[in-house]
Amino acid sequence: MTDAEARPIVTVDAALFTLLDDHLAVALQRREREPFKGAPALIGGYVRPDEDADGAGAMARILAEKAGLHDVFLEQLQTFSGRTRDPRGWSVSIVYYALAPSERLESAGASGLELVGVDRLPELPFDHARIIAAALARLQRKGAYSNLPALLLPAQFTFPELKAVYEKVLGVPLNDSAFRRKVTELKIIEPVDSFSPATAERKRPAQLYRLVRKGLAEWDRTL
Amino acid sequence: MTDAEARPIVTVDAALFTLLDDHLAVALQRREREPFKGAPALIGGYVRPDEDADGAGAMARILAEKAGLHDVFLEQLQTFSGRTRDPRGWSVSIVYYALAPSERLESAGASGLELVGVDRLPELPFDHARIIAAALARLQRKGAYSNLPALLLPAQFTFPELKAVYEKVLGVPLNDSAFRRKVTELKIIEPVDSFSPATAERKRPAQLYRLVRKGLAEWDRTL
DNA sequence: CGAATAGTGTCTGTGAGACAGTATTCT
DNA sequence: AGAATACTGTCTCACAGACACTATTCG
Repeated sequence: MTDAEARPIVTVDAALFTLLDDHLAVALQRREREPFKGAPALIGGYVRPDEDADGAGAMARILAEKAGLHDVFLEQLQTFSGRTRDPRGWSVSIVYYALAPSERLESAGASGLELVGVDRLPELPFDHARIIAAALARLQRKGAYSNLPALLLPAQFTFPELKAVYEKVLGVPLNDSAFRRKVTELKIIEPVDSFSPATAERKRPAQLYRLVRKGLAEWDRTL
Repeated sequence: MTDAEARPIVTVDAALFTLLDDHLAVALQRREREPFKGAPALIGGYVRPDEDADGAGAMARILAEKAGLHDVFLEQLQTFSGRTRDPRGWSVSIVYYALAPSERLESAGASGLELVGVDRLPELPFDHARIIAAALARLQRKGAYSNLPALLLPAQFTFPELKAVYEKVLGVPLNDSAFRRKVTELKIIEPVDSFSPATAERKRPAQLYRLVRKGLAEWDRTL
């Protein structure tokens, strides 16, 4: 056995979520190389020990290189490893989940990102279906007591939009006044000095808000 | 650069917790080899692609080989990776946390396990201090809505013992009757047909219980 | 003006904390 | 008997859900 065979392959993959016309979607990318060349899969790639400081650094580099994305919210999900998950051999994939408003991904459209609704997923290579399922479960669980769902929205949003994205992520309808009460008491958002215009969807203007904290915020109570 | 240098080192490590006379403790083991030979550290070792099916398999093998432990509760915590955490070079450590009643570890005492109270930890090599902190945080968070703390107890235990271990793990005093109510309603435990004898600690006998589910059980409400 | 959505106020029920009080067993 | 711990019952308060109600804007 050569030394190379004694060490597993190490990659990073991203379960990148966004909101595509009111539905939760994952960003997939057609694979440029074998194995599974041409098949849509999670955005991922090899860790480069000479370039990357750590796993999160590798993930950030790959998101930038392969999808033109910078500064998206990124958190480690879990590591998937084993002999059979990759035909190239024993492999380790450190998986991150990422959240971004769809606006951030449109410019990346040229990079060949395909946004696919989470209940319209195609057959996926490797264990990517399992990975997405695990990421969704995490998002759903942690979304109940954090601002994770709000990270799918643009910088400014209305109260009804916030409620809608929580309902999409958690998969349950929420009580309007209770949601308002809790969000207000927890000081998650703050009003900005403007209103959203009325649209076909929205029959009257609504107050615009922004997150008080840019990144992840967690609390004890559930929303 | 050789091929070996292009691939990170891949190891697994265990944050193995137990209850040592009413205090939460971590199992450490003196390192047999460089780096940090002789220093107490987490139980861990290289993944062996030829032997191990996956990361959890590697962790189970190492716990068996190095500490004589079989069938302890094991769950992946998080992966720590990077250029600087190991002097041997860019490394990946898939970290698991494990829970076992101290009885299970006594026989392993011959294997050179040292059980150290979590607030009496020595200086630790690598990023093992950070790892233990992360594992503790996970245990504390997840312990509030799962039977994790109960997995530190022997197969049979009394209600006051169950309450005590939850208090130790969560770090807060719990209301006695509320705890009883919730545990009963959630059907977490069931009585066995015997009583614990009175001891110096326990002035009168108490009903013995066992977990309804052997492994991890989670629920929505908090205890 | 009517329709539709944004936003507020109030009632009620559930469940958690507090704590008094009972039961049991040992010295 | 008295002390200590195991265990139970009850009161109260906070909070979440339900829902009625008001406000605002557009067509």
